[in-house]
Amino acid sequence: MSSDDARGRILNAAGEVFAERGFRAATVREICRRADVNVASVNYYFGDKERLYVEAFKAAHPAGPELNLAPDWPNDARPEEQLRAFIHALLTRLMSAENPAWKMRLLQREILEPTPLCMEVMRAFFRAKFAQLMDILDEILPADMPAERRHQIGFSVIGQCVYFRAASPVIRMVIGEEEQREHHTVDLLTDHVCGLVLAALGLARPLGQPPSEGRSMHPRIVKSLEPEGAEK
Amino acid sequence: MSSDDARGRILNAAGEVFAERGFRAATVREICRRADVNVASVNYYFGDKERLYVEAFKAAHPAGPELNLAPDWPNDARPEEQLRAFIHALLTRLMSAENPAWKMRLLQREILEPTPLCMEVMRAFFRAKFAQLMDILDEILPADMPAERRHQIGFSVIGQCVYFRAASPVIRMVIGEEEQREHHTVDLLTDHVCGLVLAALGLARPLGQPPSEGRSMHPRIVKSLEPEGAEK
DNA sequence: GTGGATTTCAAACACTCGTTTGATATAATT
DNA sequence: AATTATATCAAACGAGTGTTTGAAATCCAC
Repeated sequence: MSSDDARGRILNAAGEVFAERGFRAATVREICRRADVNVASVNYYFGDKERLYVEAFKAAHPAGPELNLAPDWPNDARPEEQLRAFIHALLTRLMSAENPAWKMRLLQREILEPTPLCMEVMRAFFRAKFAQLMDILDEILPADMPAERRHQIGFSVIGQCVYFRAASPVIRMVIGEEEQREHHTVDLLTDHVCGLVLAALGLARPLGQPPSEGRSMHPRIVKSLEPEGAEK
Repeated sequence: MSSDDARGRILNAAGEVFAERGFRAATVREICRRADVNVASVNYYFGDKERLYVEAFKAAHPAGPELNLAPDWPNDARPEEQLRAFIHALLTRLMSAENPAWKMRLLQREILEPTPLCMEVMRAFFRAKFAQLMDILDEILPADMPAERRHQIGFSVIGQCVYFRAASPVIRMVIGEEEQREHHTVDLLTDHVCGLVLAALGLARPLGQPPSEGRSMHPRIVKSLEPEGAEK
């Protein structure tokens, strides 16, 4: 059918415009202009603007099998390497690589103010992603750690990655364009987030300690690890 | 002047509506309805919608002296406690305490898609906040750590806090309302973020290790700390 | 009170929005 | 080829937008 072509073009243009401007500020007319179709086509194919939004979102973020972040590393890899691969894959997707940038922006908008219509899609999408991360963390964290603590650690991993992307303009304002361009690449941020988390879990050397030092813990910790109550 | 009353009411209502709906989706009419003034008042006091937005933003987030996050703890406190106080204050503000919730939401919108008009205000606001955090971290981190690494750690602290707030709806979808209400309070999240960061810096015990254990580092670290190359 | 500046208001303006319409073009089926 | 279903189009509709207007209402010094 030749219609599928127009329908697909609308879906794609809608994703772009919705991501750029948000649902309300996006106009059907601009979407149709970018898709190179008549204004009435949106209502012909999707009924109204709302249903177009839902379809565009579902098309951009299918909750199906293709959401695997990084299924290409072997399952028998060490958990630390799996975690690193997960973070790297997440940052890669966030920083807009092969996937068009607008898909992540669309997701960001739904995170900030969820549309009731997309809640099921979002839930499926995130639960799957989060479960992937928790599978990795479960192999690292002690078995007796309560679930809510584990979840918090998982969100801390995701939160750092998302922030470096979502708050990118603000970060640039603080540290300058040059430092951001030079030191906030996917690879360097992977090193940073992964190193911080693994160090927090005791699986890597604490941050800021050169490998040459014999001791692997901060000197001050001997004080803070005293039985208790020894303030000074 | 009796006008200051109306002007102030408009400024306040504008902040609320802009935060809820975003600049474009917010309507002057709704702002005036909430402020209980005539529609023309916006143009009378501020000229147009754009200038109203800038003024409302500046009024909500003054870059002046009052942005101190937590100036109430003594400067001679241990850096770890200062860091904890900073995180606690940030989370408190984020989670909408005394400050109306819409102020943080307005800030979130500017983070996600900065308005050119507010860039100077934003820059001043965030640079001051970030400098505060860096002052604390500088006392903890080794002096020879390069600036960009220090900045990354700072953003990791802020990023986690912001994510727990900004992604709150999504987090709720993943772990359920009950766990979020119970375990994502300001105090518990402060414990978590602070504990994770301090552990990563070697200033606290690694996560998931009960204080009863004699050793303070994960057993596996003895392997990963071997000179090098010993994969297995 | 009187006059002049300031503030409020209902009404209207020009414009854009999402959506509808009815005619026309294209494709598929018989 | 004739007929039916499908797809496209320009034009218009009504509702909602930001903004303007000009006349009332209110204030305040004199």
